Amino acid sequence: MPPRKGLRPETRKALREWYAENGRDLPWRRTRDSYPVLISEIMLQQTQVATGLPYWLRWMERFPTIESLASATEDEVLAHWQGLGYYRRARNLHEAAQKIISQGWPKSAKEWRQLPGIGDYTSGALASITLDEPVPAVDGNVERVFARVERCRLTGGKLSAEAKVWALGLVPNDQPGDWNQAMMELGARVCRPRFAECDVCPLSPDCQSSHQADRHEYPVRIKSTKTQQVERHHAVFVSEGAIALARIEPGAWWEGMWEFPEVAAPMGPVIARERHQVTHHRIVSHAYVVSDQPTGSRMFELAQVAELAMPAAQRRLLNSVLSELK
DNA sequence: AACTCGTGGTC
DNA sequence: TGACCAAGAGT
Repeated sequence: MPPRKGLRPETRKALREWYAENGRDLPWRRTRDSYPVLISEIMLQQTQVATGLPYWLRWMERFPTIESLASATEDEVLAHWQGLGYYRRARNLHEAAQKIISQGWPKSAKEWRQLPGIGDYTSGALASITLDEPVPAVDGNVERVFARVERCRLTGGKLSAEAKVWALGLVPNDQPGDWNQAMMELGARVCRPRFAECDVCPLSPDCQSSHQADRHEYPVRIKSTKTQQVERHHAVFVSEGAIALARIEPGAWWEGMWEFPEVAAPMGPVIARERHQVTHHRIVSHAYVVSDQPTGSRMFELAQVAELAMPAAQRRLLNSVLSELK
């Protein structure tokens, strides 16, 4: 492994100036208040910011403080997370909130790291932003910037480990949170996955891939698994303005949430159909009207259904079913 | 270390 | 359409 050249002081200064001009308009990132930063860090992981923002706004209305989150039930938490995906994150966040209530707010990255759902990235982001601790926050953006700047061809955990060493050597004592956010914003806006705009990049003078034709080949991609097709069938039973739903069993996708009762095989004409994707599975869900209440299901008034946690595809299926039955 | 989790957008 | 991607963590 060749030694890292790192970034010269004038280049680091250029990045901070770039961020001061271009990166400060994220409304949820301007506070040192731990709670909103915690929510945004957890909620927006693996989610497009534009998608996540409305969720964040609604969340902060429903759970404005760490106390309100800690005292909510898990069903309430899931109901307000629904549609975002990665529901385990919501459960971990809920558990973390309860630990924070009993133990107090973490006082270092190491303490943040102990909480469920808080890994290397999130602990670094939270400690640098809310505590001014000079620790790096290495997400996919920073890994990509690192891979291009240093022309590193590692993948997976090895790339991640190298990027963390690199980032640790760069993070300043002065405003480390802004530095980390600058690195991430640079990756999101300039050193983008499919195109690196080297012309406007403040790191360009010290980047080994700058303006090179192969710069988009970093980081090296791992070939993905082929997607499988999955067919699912669901019973629609409506009676006296109520509809039958079943709680999803432990171990299944979306465990603990609610969906139309699943049946093994088609049951007559399809009245609604939705498709969606989970990892490398493409799922097509079909809905059929049945005349008896499926075993294991519960009846809900439509007003109640609005407050249940349902997978996004089941929520869409419900809307199609309701418009079909009108 | 590879695999898994959810979803919506992009090209 | 379909593969790829996005402020990762847990197993």
